[in-house]
Amino acid sequence: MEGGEKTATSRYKELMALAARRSKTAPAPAETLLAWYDRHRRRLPWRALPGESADPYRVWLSEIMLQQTTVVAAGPYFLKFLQRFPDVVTLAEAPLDDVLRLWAGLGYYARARNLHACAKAVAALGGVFPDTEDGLRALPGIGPYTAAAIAAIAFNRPATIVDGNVERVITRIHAVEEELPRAKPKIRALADPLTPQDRPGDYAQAIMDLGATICTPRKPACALCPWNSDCEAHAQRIEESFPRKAAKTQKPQRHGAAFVAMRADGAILLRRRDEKGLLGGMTEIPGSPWGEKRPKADARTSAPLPGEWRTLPGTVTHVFSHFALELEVLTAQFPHKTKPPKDCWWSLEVDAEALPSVMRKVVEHARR
DNA sequence: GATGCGTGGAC
DNA sequence: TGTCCAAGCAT
Repeated sequence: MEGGEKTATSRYKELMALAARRSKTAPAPAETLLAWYDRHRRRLPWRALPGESADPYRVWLSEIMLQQTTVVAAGPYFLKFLQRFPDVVTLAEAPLDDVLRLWAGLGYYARARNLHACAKAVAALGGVFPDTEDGLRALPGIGPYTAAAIAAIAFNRPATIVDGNVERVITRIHAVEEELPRAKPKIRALADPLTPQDRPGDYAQAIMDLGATICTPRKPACALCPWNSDCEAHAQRIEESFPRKAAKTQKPQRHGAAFVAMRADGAILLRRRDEKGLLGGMTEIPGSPWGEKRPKADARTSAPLPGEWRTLPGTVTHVFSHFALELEVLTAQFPHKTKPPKDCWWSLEVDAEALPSVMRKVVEHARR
């Protein structure tokens, strides 16, 4: 049919024009980014050197630690874990408490519990990580992003990662007006076709490096960006306004009291928190429940031991992901023979315990 | 889809 | 000083 021929001809012309543009003026986007990556890639402890193959265990360990966490914060923890648990089977065979002690201070402690559960699952598979997104996705603590990252980086599979960096890069390039998280399907659709069949692992790391070092949340270095000529937000000089996000609501304030019981030999009374919820499975200084009002003068009725409790001047403040906390700190001295209450123990090496940051602040406050 | 879940650094 | 944020996941 005539109409069909016309359509085919115009399609052919479009394809030829596209090919001409690509070959004569601009390489495919992934090639441009990979060429930049080959010159500017970051050297990170968990990364293989150019030409070397990545160790799936190190890739997995680093990806879990890097969830919602900066490279600077995760770095020392990664090295500590690698030294103590050189492979996934060693990690699987360690007690959970050892893992939590080493993770203490890094935050989001469900990651540590899931890390241990995941290590056990992989150990049950012979110590070999699945090499597909679906296989990885089925493991504890591994979601869509992490599954794609491990598949791409450790196994060089053409999986498309979409993390905060990619969301920022993509929404800027296309000036995506839709707010997060509603924009996620659109971002995914825009990111998918960019993933190359050649060097997908390097491409995944390249686009994250681009987001982390060039396409930063504030003051992006657009002059140095390999994609600047394709970026709609840059063309309009409105880079920093992407990605669009709804304003955040204010964090509620909570209050409580913490009881630092000090034994004559310097030991401090500790207990273990419930496995679930905030700081799940971590160690804490015994305290009152946390509520909306300041503890009353008789807060000491909830002390773990009867004693001469005195309230210290000042308070400990700490900001969690979804509320702010102010703690009164009370201390009391106890004889060396004092027995710990149920579910508590005396500790002489507080530094080695699985104490989250907020509890380390409490100990520090009591010692001064 | 909205909510719960840490921490420390940058501005 | 307060705000935002940094390679998300589980429910």
